[in-house]
Amino acid sequence: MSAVLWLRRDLRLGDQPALHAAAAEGPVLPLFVLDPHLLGPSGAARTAFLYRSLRALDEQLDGRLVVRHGNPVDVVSQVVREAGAGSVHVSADFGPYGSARDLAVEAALPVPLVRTGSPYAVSPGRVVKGDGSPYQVFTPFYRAWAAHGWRDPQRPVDAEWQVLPSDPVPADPALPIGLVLPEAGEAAARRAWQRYRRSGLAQYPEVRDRPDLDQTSRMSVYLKWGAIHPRTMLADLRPGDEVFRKEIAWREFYAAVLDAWPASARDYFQPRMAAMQWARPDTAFEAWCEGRTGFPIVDAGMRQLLAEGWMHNRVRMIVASFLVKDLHIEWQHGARHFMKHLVDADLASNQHGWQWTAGTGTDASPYYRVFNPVTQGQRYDPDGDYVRRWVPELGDVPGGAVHEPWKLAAVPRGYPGPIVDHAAERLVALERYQQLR
DNA sequence: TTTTGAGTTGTTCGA
DNA sequence: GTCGAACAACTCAAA
Repeated sequence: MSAVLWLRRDLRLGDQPALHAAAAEGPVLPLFVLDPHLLGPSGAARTAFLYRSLRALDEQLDGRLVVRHGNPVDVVSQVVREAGAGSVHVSADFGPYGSARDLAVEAALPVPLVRTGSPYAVSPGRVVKGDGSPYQVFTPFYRAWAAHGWRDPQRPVDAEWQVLPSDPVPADPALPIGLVLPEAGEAAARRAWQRYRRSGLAQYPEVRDRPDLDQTSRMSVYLKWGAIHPRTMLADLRPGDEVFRKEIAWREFYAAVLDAWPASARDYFQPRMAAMQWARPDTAFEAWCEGRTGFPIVDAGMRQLLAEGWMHNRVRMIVASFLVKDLHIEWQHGARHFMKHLVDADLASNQHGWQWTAGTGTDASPYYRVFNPVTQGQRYDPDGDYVRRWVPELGDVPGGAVHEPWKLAAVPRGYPGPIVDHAAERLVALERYQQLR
């Protein structure tokens, strides 16, 4: 009897335990459901990258990927009937929406829904403290996670494929002019990883915080849609690659935290923080979104986000700190903007990264840690190359002077003055945070 | 239950 | 210019 392989955020054929499980039952029908609930809040770059990933997968399958539009509760059952399948195989989804959706699909299906594997080396819920409760602090989680271990990458499976009519993958939405997305698909992901392993990984600890050098792996977009599995990458790491391995572990930590506390996708992990005095997201929020705050490193990051669907991680922290601690706007507004525009947007990493910066999450940054956008720019973009790349109004300002345009003899035309006084707003933030203690 | 050790990513101030 | 202290005690994890 045939089996449906319902793919979601695991768009690959290699190292894919759910495919092994499906292929063991007979011919496999590979299915992807375009769920309006997921596509609705997605920006053009994210949506286009998903479509391209689907086209790449379809090509790998010689045109046999079945794409359908609609609510998975209806669509998956419908496809099971059409295919005469005896089971539906998935890689488990641990997100708040995905896990609820899977329960609903499971309840509606006339056949079993079989979960094999997940997008993580160690699935959420597997690494817990001695008393069975989930970790809230990264370092002990990391030790337990590393000790727990994970299976080796799986060999490719020689599946027999079943064919069914498919909707076409929709055309890409219109992208901002000049936006170039990374190449999508499993083969591109593996090439990117091999290239990075050979030529970038060894330098990762030294250069990872330098947005001007732009030497990070950029594997997040591939991990997001499962074009490569973290286990595949972990298997290639050597003992010296500890810093990089920790970053993969952060992704797993936050997935486990979100799984244990699903409400933390929206609510303050530390509830008392909700009582803080926050500003309404009005014109200052718009200036932040569009990269018009007058703080060069912040504006460069926000413009990179819109132009590229990606932002360097160091700069994500700087712009997040600025929104929460200089503009006093709740992290959820920033998190939503990131989720819309980041091609690599992952709910768990995104929301908890924001909560960390806001000082409201698990293992959060201390409240008195307020990033100074000038100091951060000078330290991590010392020659100003990153700022000039994204803020053309400052293109003629030489070197690190670009981080303080208000100090220049001739203030660059067309570039706004700072919308707030950082030193003053820092004190306001410290005061408000302190009131909640 | 109590105790002890430890905790991603900073900044500012003053000696 | 450099360096250590203060920020402020708190919560978590594990023995």
